[in-house]
Amino acid sequence: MKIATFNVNSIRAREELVITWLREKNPVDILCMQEIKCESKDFPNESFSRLGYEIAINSQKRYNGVCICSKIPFKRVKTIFDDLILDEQRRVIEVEIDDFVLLNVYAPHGDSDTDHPKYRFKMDFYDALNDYLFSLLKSHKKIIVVGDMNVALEDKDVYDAKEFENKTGFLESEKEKLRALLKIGLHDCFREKYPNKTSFTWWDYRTAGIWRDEGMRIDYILASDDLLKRCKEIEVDLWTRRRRSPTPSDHAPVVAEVFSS
DNA sequence: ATGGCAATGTTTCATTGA
Repeated sequence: MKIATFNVNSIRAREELVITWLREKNPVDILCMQEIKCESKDFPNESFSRLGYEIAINSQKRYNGVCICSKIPFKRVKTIFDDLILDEQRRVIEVEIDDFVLLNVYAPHGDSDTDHPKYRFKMDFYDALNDYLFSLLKSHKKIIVVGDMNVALEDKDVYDAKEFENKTGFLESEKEKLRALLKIGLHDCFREKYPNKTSFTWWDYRTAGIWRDEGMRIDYILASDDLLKRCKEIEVDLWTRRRRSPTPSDHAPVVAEVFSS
């Protein structure tokens, strides 16, 4: 069973590319997308259902929005978390599939200025997510959390650690928040599998960083102990990102091969 | 210290992204 996380930066702008990717390159079983940037009524349902996917969406107009498309039926879908911070914007969706719980997350972008409300919101969002996952792990042992976490953890997760000093997504306080998730029982599957590998998931449009591989690793597949053991392979798929037309997202999908129950 | 590109809708500019 293949699980993918992909910040598509608008599903309407990326529909053709994503569908072509699924049809011709990587027919993943579960596709978790972030920044779909449209209300559910504007989501291209047909294109995905035609390929055999069930669709679960938590989204809003213009910004944010997450969605899970799965060939394996949902046993449960959750879009409301009864948490002021987690529910403030449409950034989280949870489903139950097979024998595990899957969360798809679009963490806030934040700001390098620690006085900026966006910096505070990112910190608060991570704290709320941590609290939520901590309690979830008490009742459910098998959890996968995927998404655009908007934080690179180590120097090898950015193309130039010096350049990223004090930059959004590479602040020590941000790394601490993501590391906190790894302390409550989740694992960074890519890093556990490949302790020394550098593999980016995002490249700046503005500098055309993709062509020099100047990027960051900010998209993750996190798994609890049981699921980490079932993770057979994990990699960044550059197929969508290295074409010029149609315009690709600034992110590339991360794809994990996980053994089913 | 800043821009650069891309998408959205409040649309021919402001906002967001990382």
